[in-house]
Amino acid sequence: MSANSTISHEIASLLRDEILRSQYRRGERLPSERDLAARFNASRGAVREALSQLEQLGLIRILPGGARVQAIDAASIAILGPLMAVNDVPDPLLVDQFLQTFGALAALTARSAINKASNEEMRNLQGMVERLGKHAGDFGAMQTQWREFLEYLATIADNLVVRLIGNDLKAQFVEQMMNLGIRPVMKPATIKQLVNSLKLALASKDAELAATTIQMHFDDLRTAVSEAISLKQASYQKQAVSGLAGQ
Amino acid sequence: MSANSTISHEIASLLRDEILRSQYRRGERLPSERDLAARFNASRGAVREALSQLEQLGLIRILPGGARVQAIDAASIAILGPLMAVNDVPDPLLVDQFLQTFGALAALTARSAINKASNEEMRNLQGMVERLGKHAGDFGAMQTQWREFLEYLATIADNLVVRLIGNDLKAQFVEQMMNLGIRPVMKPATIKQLVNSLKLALASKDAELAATTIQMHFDDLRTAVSEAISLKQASYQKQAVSGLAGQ
DNA sequence: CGACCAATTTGGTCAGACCAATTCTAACTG
DNA sequence: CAGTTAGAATTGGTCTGACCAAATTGGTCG
Repeated sequence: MSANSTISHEIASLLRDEILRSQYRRGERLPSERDLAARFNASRGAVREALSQLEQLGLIRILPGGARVQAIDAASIAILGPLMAVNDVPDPLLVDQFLQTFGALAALTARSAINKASNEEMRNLQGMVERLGKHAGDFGAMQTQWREFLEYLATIADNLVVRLIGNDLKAQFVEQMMNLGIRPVMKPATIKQLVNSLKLALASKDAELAATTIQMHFDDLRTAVSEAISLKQASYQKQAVSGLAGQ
Repeated sequence: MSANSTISHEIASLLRDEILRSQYRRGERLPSERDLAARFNASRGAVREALSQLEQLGLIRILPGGARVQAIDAASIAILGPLMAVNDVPDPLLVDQFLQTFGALAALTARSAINKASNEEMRNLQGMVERLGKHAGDFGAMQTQWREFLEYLATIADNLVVRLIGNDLKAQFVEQMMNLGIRPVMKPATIKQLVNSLKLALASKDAELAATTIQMHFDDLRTAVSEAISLKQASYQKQAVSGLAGQ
């Protein structure tokens, strides 16, 4: 992911993970730049660049006397991705909070979008929902369509704040889930219901209904993802056990 | 704001503002590290650290051949604060989007919090709302109490994702508003209503009502802040005019 | 006009040095 | 023995100058 091939990025990545794995207590002093340079077999400059990045992430505070580790919950959202990836299976609670938050923002976006949408944009939206319904069976296609739909809503709503948050969250989350091979399974009936509800909301230009619908869809998604993670967890444990047995 | 006294931070800050002021077109190449070093009368190392930070903010992409400016809406939320501060008066639209988003997240927080709260926590919440009602007249005290209330809700809800976003948003926004001396004025009647609604929601443990109430309060706040900014805008223009006349 | 090659520029990295401020240590004092 | 304090060692901040590989650029040639 953050393998920008640069040494400084690699150092930053390693230190970041160590901090996220709580290998340093909060407030504790990080090893000195010189020590880190020695450890990573790099120059002090490279280490300083890495620390500079970690500071921007809010993970550490650099001040004369030493760099100190900050509390994780005082950092920037940009650490969420790495935080989910430190373990082999993402923390289900974290993922759940993620989807909950994403859902709330998506709902907000839908509300604004429908309130602001021009007639043409409304027609486009209806077309997209229509297509969404046709791909209800195929998960991959559905996923793509759905994302495009949300994306278009975001374009219409044109809320920079939400968009920036969305950038970070999407970059942190979706990619991570994909990498880990977690695929939520949703019942066709649920999807049908979603599509119908959206159609209705668009037809009557009911922003509130659209918001609630999307909110609900994300709630469904939460349980689906939760189950998918449990599965993954189980398979991973089995794998770990057989791995041990094999030795 | 980000005056960490370090040269590299200052350079980063200056370049950041220049980029936010769109002095570079998207995709355009930034001056080379050596040129920047010459311009800022600094060493290349300092410049590299600065660029490293800007890259973390998502404002630029550094790659062999040159550092290129990215689209603002592809950056991290951490740029919102600076983005509001580049002009003498913050962009009203941006502020509005900010509050809208913040409101949605606060509502989400309230919903979760009330659903999860223990009896003791509920009692504490009720006490806080009670006190909130008593300070309805004094803006400063009210503001503090209100913030504590939201903070406590966040503690109960215990959603790391929202908390991280909140960190960034608060750091970016509240401080900025304060610095610029923008004070929204809310009618006592509105506040009374807010408090009563909250009391009711807490008494009946109605998460949905609490969420809607907070959402509404933020909507009120939006109009109030909007007016406050208009005022500021007017006074600033007058000041600018008299400043010109004085020369 | 387009393809191709060489000179230049650019980022990535390193080594070694100096300063000011902090932190640590140990001697000193009441 | 506790508390203070002066000095030594450490730490971050910055600079200079150097080298490499990849990318950009500019000119040349077909």
